[in-house]
Amino acid sequence: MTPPRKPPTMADVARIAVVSPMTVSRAFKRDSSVSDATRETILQAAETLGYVFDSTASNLRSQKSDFVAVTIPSINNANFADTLRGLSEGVQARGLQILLGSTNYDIHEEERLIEQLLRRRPGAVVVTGGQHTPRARRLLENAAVPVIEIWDLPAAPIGHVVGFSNAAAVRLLVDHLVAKGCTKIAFIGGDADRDTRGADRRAGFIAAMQAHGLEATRLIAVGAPPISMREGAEAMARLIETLPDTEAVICVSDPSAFGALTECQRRGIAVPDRISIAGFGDYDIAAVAFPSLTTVNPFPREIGLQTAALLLEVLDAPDSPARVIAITPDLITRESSR
Amino acid sequence: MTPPRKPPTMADVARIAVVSPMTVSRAFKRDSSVSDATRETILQAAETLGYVFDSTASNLRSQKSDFVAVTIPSINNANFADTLRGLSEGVQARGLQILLGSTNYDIHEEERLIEQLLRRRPGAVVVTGGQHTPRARRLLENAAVPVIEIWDLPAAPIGHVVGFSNAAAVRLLVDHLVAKGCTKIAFIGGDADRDTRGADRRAGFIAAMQAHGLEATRLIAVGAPPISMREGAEAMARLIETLPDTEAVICVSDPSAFGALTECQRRGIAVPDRISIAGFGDYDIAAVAFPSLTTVNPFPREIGLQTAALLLEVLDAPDSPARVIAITPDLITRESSR
DNA sequence: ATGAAAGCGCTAACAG
DNA sequence: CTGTTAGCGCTTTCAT
Repeated sequence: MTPPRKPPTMADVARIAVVSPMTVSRAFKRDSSVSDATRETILQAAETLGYVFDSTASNLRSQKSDFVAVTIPSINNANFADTLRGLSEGVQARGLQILLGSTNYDIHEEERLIEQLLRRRPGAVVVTGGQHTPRARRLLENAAVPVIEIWDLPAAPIGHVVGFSNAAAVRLLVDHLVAKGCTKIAFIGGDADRDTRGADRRAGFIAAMQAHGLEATRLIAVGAPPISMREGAEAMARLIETLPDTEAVICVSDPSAFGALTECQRRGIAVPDRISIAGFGDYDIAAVAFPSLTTVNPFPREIGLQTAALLLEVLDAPDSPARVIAITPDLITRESSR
Repeated sequence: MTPPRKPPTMADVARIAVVSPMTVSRAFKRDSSVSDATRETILQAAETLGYVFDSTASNLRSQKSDFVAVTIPSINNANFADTLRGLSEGVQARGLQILLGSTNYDIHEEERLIEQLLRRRPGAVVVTGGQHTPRARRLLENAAVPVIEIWDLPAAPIGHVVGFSNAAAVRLLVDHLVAKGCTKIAFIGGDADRDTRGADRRAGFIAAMQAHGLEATRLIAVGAPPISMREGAEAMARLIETLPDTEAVICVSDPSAFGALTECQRRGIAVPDRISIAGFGDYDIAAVAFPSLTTVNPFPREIGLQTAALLLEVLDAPDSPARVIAITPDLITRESSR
């Protein structure tokens, strides 16, 4: 075994290449003025030594960071994962690195996370959702870096916004089901006080039903968000047993809608003939399930790409005014409703 | 608008609290010797100023990092997400932060990622998989920090290992199906040269079939890993059309198995009566699908927790010998096979 | 195109 | 329990 010697620094590389550390530093940048020959020598020396650039020192000295802090409710969610990938791809060109934190759908956890992330001095912060603890808001406002709230259209944004109205998106589903002749429509979601997007969707359901002059009393809440497939199935079981005349059900997400679908299948209840089912998010499973699921596509990847584009823009122009980029979700009608 | 003044530093806090910066530094540590009164004053001053601790400077000066670099093939995968959550939880107690990178199932992308992550001077590196480019290996070996390879049992580990044999796990499925009387068994996977765990599973399938004296010629490969639900469905369609006498099919993952299942349902092919289907990973969908899916549980969360525990251990004892922690996957038989 | 000096914000090391 | 000094590895700034 080699003894764990100290890793080489720029000074070491400079010594081998017989230049000053400053020249080494320049050689590692793109557009800096170093002769081709010198740069070649330096990069070769670095490779020989096994030198690895130290971003920590670089960031400290230059007082700027190539981190973008990002919070999402859950890493195990295809919608947020798509947003994250879009975001990632969009910022990678600029050499920015994403520092990810998962809030577990809890704004108090989000507060802790934001505090932790800010210690790393990110160049910008992206948070999923528009509802935060007062302290989290204050932290973000004081951070003196661009803030982008996504997946929501907050009434009082902290900074920039790339999102959509969850309530309006659910209205698309209600309108569709009502147009198909359904009046007894139920909503399956989680306990409302945690997942704010879920709560917005439920509120949107109630408002849309009332707009049609229909009663919005068939509300099933099962456990803490995010609702799993299994919980979707449990909710459907409860719905069938307590309100058997229900004609259609809107679920807060596609996974729970799929759970609801399988519960119907186990009980021999025909979908959509006896009951229509709709989900939210246009996850892969919505298209593949048999019957396929009617749902709403909020364009998660697009949110990520737009966020990245906005990010690069505001990092270049720090004093640019706060922007709100609204995404328009799409209704996708499939076999599970008619 | 407040002008974007420079954020306060420890020196500013020290000035307000009328102590030295060193005392402020100590007040922010846990076990350091600062009188309660002084600490109280300092923390109050910090809160008033809106001071945020600068980990970048701290890490640079102390030459140690609270980062753990982690690479996973995909963020949009419930198995890896579970591992990540276990890892996260286990590591959070020590105040360590995960610096995540996604390789997109590509060892060249992994190499780029590892290089980028090492620039941040992580205190340890966790990589998913045991196959790497020569350069990636070198980078990890020279990094002088603990390395843990997970989700695999590499023949020549770089450092520590927390994983399982993908081949042995698939053997459980083959043995099960053979015991049920199946002999014409197919394997659905992706193009083998990218996803090494997928390739291991296919190799395990072939070996297990041969051990039973059966032909392992029914191999369907569809597209680049990870195989989606839709690709699972496409593969099943191909299988049905080209090898209609197939009695059972093992899919490289549960999502693709679910896709295969729905294709059968669309074609009116009874599962498991006419064909048995098995997946891999014990994703939520395997238990909820109707019929539910026979699969293998590799205990992703357990891998994460064990990795975290090992990590904390080796960070305390840097010279501890390389460890290999083998996880034993479980066969889970459900409705989709008989 | 290259170099010298200084310092980013914090803490190790040593004092008291 | 608290303070002083120096310096982590890099880059800003100012020279040449």
